[in-house]
Amino acid sequence: MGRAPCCDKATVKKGPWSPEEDIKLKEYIHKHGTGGNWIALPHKAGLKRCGKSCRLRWLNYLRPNIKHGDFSDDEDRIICNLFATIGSRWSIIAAQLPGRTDNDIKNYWNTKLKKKLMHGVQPYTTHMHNHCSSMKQQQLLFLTASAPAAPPEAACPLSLQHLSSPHDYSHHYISSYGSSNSSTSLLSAAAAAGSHGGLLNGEHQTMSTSCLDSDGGLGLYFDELCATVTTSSGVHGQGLGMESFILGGFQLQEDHHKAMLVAGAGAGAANQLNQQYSAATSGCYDDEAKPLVSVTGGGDGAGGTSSSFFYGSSYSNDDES
DNA sequence: AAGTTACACAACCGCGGACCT
DNA sequence: CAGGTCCGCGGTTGTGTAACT
Repeated sequence: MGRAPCCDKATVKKGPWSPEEDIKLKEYIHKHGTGGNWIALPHKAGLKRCGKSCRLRWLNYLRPNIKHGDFSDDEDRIICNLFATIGSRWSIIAAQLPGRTDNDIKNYWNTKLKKKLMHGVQPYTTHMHNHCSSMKQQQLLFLTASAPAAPPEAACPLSLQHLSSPHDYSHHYISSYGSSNSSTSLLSAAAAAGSHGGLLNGEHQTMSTSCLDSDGGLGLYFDELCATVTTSSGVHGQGLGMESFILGGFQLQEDHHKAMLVAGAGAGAANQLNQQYSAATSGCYDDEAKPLVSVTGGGDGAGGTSSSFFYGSSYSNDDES
């Protein structure tokens, strides 16, 4: 049994909107509103358009207070952070950027931002493939958390190397990468996440193996698709001898679209990071409006003078036999 | 100047979920 | 509870234009 078409495609006009059509639609909505029924609207407004097309035109172009044009650095940053946090949930990201539409942001991401961020992270791809060669790389996010005194070029919080649909993860991999001395605090943080079961109180506490590769990268593997972790905890880093904290929780939702990264912050930068990133993740809530993530970020544990990296990446091993 | 390519943006399509009957 | 309808979302395609050869 097929789905009934939303409109008669034979009589409906497609393609770019003319100024006359825009005026008709605008005037109708100003006078009558949408009436809660987009399907009936074009007929009432005298438009030979599909209701969905009208809705799209209104929401993305004609609606008041729509912002067009270049995105600011702040907007870039928010998009980067939210993409790292929730993936391609454009409507949620758009909700954090007044005047921007999901379509706008999606286009901006696909055409500009992604390319922009892809530059400069090539080495890490190699790094990842070296010790995870058997896994199919599904999504690789590079997140750069800038410490307060970090130089401007470190301020962009996210670089992205390889993105594809975040579906069908069967492994989630969280690793940390540090520049200069910050790496140790992040490694410690990640180690703490792996070694403290108390951090996770979800249905499945499935953090399994933590591993160190040859050049000191550390990864934590999640062998379960549906880990649900909603708490935020402070965990004192152990095992690597650093004063580090895990701030925030993460969630791998049932639909496993999300792999949230738990960030480690050096003791000296924890508060700043909390402030910096809480805004970036504020749009991420579960069905009961509980925050899914409170903090992501990484900082320089030794004084906040250098930038540091961490990245969360998700892999699928569905090509493994 | 004409043809080709690359890019940016607008619009379309199909699916999932909410809601209604 | 099942089926139908509509809305909203995200992925994809189409179109116009600038840049390049």
